[in-house]
Parts: sequence; C-alpha cells; structure tokens
Amino acid sequence: MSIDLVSGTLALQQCTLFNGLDDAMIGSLLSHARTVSLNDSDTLFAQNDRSQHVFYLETGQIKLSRISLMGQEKVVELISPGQSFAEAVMFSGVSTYPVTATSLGSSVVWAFDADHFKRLLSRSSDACLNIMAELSRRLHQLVTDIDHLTLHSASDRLVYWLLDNVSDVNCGQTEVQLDVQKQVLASRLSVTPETLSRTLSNLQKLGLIVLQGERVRIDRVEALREHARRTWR
Amino acid sequence: MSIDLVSGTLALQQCTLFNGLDDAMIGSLLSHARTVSLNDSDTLFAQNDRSQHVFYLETGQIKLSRISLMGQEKVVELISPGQSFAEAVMFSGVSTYPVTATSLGSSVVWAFDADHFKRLLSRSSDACLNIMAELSRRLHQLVTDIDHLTLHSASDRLVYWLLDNVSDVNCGQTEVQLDVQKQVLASRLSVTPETLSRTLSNLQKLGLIVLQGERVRIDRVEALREHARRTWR
DNA sequence: TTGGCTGCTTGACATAAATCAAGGACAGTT
DNA sequence: AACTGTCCTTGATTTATGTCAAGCAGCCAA
Repeated sequence: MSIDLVSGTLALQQCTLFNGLDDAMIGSLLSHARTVSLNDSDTLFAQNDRSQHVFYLETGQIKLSRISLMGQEKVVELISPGQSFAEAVMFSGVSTYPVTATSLGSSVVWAFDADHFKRLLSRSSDACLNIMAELSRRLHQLVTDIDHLTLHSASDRLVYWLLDNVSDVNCGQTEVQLDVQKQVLASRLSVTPETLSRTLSNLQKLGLIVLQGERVRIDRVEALREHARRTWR
Repeated sequence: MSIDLVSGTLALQQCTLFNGLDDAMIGSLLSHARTVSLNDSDTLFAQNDRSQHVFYLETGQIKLSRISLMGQEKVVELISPGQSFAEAVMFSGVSTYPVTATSLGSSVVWAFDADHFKRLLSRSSDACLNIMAELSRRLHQLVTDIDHLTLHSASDRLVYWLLDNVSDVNCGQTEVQLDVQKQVLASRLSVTPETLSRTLSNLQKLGLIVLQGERVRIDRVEALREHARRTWR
C-alpha cells in the first residue's frame, strides 16, 4: 500500500534518520515505499535474511532479537512508533540482517528501498551528517547498555530501565508503563522472567516501587536512584 | 609535532575512517594534525572531557574504558595501530567523551581537529558513506559483543575472543598473542582476573589450548570452536 | 460454569562466578 | 643475593542468578 505524501512527509521529518533530507527527497522515498501490516508475532524479517529495506515504524511495536547458536533468544532492542530501524545494515556492506524483527501486537511499518535511499544520500552530505549523528548516538547507547549489562546487577539494571522509562516526574512521584510483556522486558535486561519477578517484588518490599499490574508506581524517584547508586551488588 | 605528508597519507588511506577522502583532503587534515606521544598509563582524554579531536593510533596500544558510579573500571575497547577512535563522538552532538583513553605501554597517536574534519566531510558524501559503513560495522560489533557478554559463559567468551584473535591458521594449529595484560583482557571479557586464570588453565586441562606465557597455542582450532558450540553453560 | 490457554509468581535446588585471602613467579633495583 | 613491586595463580567460601517444577491468575471460548 502506498503512503499519503503530506502526512508521510510530516512523520519522516520527525525522525532523525530522515530529517536531513529535503521535501523532494522525502517525496521520492515515499513514492517508492510501501506499508506493511503485521499481526502479533509476525516476523518482518529474520536473522540472515537478505537485507533490502530500511524501515520506519508507524504504529505498534517491533522487537529486534537474536537467536544464539543454542536457540536462545535475546531481545536486542525494542522499537517504538516514530523510530527507524535496520538502517545500519544498509551501510555496512553486510547483505543480511543481523537480527530478527518481530511484531508485538499488530504494527504498521513503512518499508523503503535501501539502494534508492543510498542513492539519495550520495547527493546530500547534510543528510549524511544527520545519519552519522544518529548512528553515533546508537553506538553510545550500546556502549551504555554493555556498561549496564556487565557492571551492574540484575536489580540495578531493572532500576536503570525504570528510571530511563519514567513518563513524567511530578514532585518525585511517577509511574512507568510496562507496555511490553514481562518476559520480553526480562530478555531485554538479560535476566530470566523468574529473576525479574523476584527483583520487582523485592523492590516493592523495600518500599521503592508499588506494582499495579501493567504499571509500576514510583513514589520517591530519588530514593530509587539512590538505591541503584548504593547497592552495587 | 607535525606528520610527514607522504607516509601520513599512505597510513590514513589504509584506515576505513579516512579512505573515502581524496589526497587533497587528507593532506589538509594532516597539515592541521599533530602527534601526541604517550607513556604507559598516560591518559589521552578522560570520560567527560570536552571532545575536540578525532584520533588515529600510529604505534602502541590504547585502552578505552568507562568508570562506573562505583569506581569500577570496564574496558570497552582495545585500539590497535592503524585504527581510528573517538570519531563517533564528533557526530553525535555530545560534546564530551563517553570513555577514558589510556595508553598501554608507550603509544603515538595523531590528533585531528574534529570541526575541521566535519567541514571536509560536508563536501564529500562519498567519504560520508564510507564512514557510515564504518560506524555500522561497529554497531554490529557491539551487538555481537552484547550477545557474547550475555548469552554465553565466561569460558565461551574467552574462546570466542581467542578465535577472533588467532593470527593465522596453519593446518588447524595456530597461536594467539595476548599482547595485553591478563587483567585488561579479563575486564574486556567482563570477568575477574581470577576467573580468567582458572578458565585458561581449565581449557588447557581439556587439551584445547597450551599456555606459553604471553602466547596461547591452539593445536586444534576446530576442536576449540566445537567446544564453544557444545558447552553452553 | 468449566476447561484450557498463556503469562506470572513462588519455592527448592544447583551452579557459575565473585570475593576474600594467601602464596608464587618474575623483573628491576639496590 | 636479598628486597620490592606487580602480576598471576590457586584455594576456600559466598552469593547472585539460573534451572526445574509446581501453582496461581486472568482471559477467552464453548
């Protein structure tokens, strides 16, 4: 299905991957793009599939994961609406996706032809600089991830994730919407669902959070932050 | 100190970060560059320092590490001669280094002005595409690192590292030069020096490697590879 | 209601790796 | 040779987290 030019342009301009491109370029991209509708747990592409597209998530949620040699799955990243993904593959010379993209719930993504995109970029170093910025940000994010995964305990990783995902802090009190299944979050944090469950209830026992089904209430954000800082084990 | 134009150009052309630039551009970069000589454990820049340069390592070895809130150090990357580093910061808009760069032994690095470099890039989308490729490669590398750090055991991580660092395979037999202190390697692999020591001697007991001081001999590379594949725990 | 999903929690147990602590191997210096 | 420092190894012990297994809660369909 094709995408409405006006609303499409508006959407892409908000996305770091595209915002160095002028309207004509975006228009050209959109006219070659198509939308893909996915149902829950549909895979958009699998690890080692030939990579020919760059994607933008319009609605829904996409899980990027890797399957290890032993068949274990690890969630590498969770994509939210408005984000682009699979752009790094396009430049790296690798011709297959290094991860599997699965839809959580139903999603709508836009697929852009990678070669076409690259040709456009070769005409705009402005856009290139933007993309380099985006790639660099992701690099830093990954370095921080490694940091958290290796330097800190399961409990700390959870706390960092919670603090990174607070929607809004009002006088030190806030809520976090877990909008993923706990087992997905567990994989993202590299712990088992069991440990995540125990860690959550432990934090509750400590009076740092209150569990309310899909949400987690944090009464004293500072106290939680302090906890992560102090309990380095 | 300034850098010889001819040998400098030759060197930079070998480095992915620079090989999209034409000779004139490289010349311009070199004329603004300066060399920095470092002694063992000198720091080139520290985490949170203002970032103004991009670096190329001529000789020696550089350790990029992060200090966590609790003062623990984690080695993020080891730079070898011929590699560039700190280029991601330049694009990301962040104005401080996210890691600390320390010299292991004495090193010589070339420092390039980041703004000057960026100005050159804005005139060559060819060079940009090259750099994007390089950044993407690093992204994939980091994703793989996370994979190894979280999906596999300490022993597996060591085996992967050894296999990644074999110099040359002759009829299934080869050697790995550990050219870093074991404690640095341990940090890179996110284990304690004690565990690394035990793991190494355990692999030796299994007849998979032979320890020879600074080097590790691998008699049957395939057997080692098989070991990592089988012992998923 | 009943039954059958699927996801979450909880408990008992196993284990890899960290920690704590001591000793050994070198290399450099006096 | 003896001293000193740094790095590495080895052993004993602890601990966080994974594993296995059972039970519970919510949800949908028949």
